[in-house]
Amino acid sequence: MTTSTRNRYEHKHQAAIRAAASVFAENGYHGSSTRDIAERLGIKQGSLYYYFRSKEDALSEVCLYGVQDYAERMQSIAASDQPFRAKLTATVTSHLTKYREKNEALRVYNAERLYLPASKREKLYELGSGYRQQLEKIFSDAAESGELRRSIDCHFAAQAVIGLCNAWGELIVRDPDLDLAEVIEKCVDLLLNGFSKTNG
Amino acid sequence: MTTSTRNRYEHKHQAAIRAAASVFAENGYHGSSTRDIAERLGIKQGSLYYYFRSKEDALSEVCLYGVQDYAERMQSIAASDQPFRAKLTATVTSHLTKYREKNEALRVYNAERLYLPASKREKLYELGSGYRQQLEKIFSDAAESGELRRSIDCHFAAQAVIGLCNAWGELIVRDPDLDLAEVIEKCVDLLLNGFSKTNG
DNA sequence: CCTTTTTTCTATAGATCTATAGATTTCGCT
DNA sequence: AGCGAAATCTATAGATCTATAGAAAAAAGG
Repeated sequence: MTTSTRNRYEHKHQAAIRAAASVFAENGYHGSSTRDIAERLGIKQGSLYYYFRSKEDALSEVCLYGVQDYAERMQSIAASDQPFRAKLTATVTSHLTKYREKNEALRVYNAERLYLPASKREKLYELGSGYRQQLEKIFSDAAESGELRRSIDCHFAAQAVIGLCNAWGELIVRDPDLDLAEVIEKCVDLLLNGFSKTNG
Repeated sequence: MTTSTRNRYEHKHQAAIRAAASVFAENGYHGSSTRDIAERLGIKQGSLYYYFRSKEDALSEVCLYGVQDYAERMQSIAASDQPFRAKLTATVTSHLTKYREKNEALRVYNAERLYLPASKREKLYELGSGYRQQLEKIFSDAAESGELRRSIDCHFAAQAVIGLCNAWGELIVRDPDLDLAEVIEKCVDLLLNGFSKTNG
């Protein structure tokens, strides 16, 4: 197998993953057929199996693709030398921007990964868990350096950030008129100061 | 048709809705078969159609059942004469307690309602929208009475509360060891004060 | 241009799913 | 007990879906 052959294969393989992501995001994993995916890719149903061993494998690859650069992005934010507020803003911005860019794979990861058997979820769990731990570390570092109160529950905080971003991400996808920058600012403000009067 | 006959029918109809909710919550709408639902109810697949006109109608009824008392509960919280903080706490408590009680129908409403055709979603939209508006009013009243800053975006706030509760609700379902009261307290604290140092 | 490899297509086996029709059982009531 | 109504069952039509096998087309490479 020549290099150009492998490149060509990988290129279309990626296109197949994106097609699957798009279809899964629209109809859910169980609501999508391999025919739907193949059609979006412009090939016939049977030919799809040249790129995926099974429909389940397609889901697995979509989820992996969705969570991967997401986790990498968090890695670089966590490693960066910025004050807490900037890191938090970067996290929210990264998360919501991905949704605005219609990162369908990330949505699929969030909504459909539980339909995978445990064995195919291991790697996903690792990545997602890594993401959360990086976020927790951002919080614990900030608590230690005095930027946040010490009593903070970093696990709760990280899950809350992720949950809030996912929720607003979905709203952003459904309403293209929403002003992304505004939502980001409000999310960060909520996470820092809450709604109460004594702040901001 | 006698009264007891109708009662009996309605009773089992409700049981059918709960069975469907349970199955849909576990496998998703498209991942569930009418056979699965019937089995959980202890009848044969074909007999299920004595209680539902179609699988889609079953989903519709599950969603309605899920969001209904939820919306009613919010109605009574919004109408009550309590300070803002108490109303917020009641809202979060109501929401998360429903999840802890394994209100599968509410989870199905959240996750699967978009698979219904628009016509069957109207009533659901009305109820969900009513819920949100009540919540928005709680915020705008509090802003007016000075309990919150005036600049607050009530729509953002309401969506954030709902999103946060849904996210933590799912985590609560998946981890039965989580301390409900603790999560409620932390959610309310986040919504009021954020994570920043200057508060609490 | 001809051979080999890669890619796609067609056709289909085998499973499963929804919804319906008609038979059968169970129940309510007198 | 026995009649009418309600509830459930069996069986099946008709559609669809996944995955595979083998033929055909397209591309690569000398």
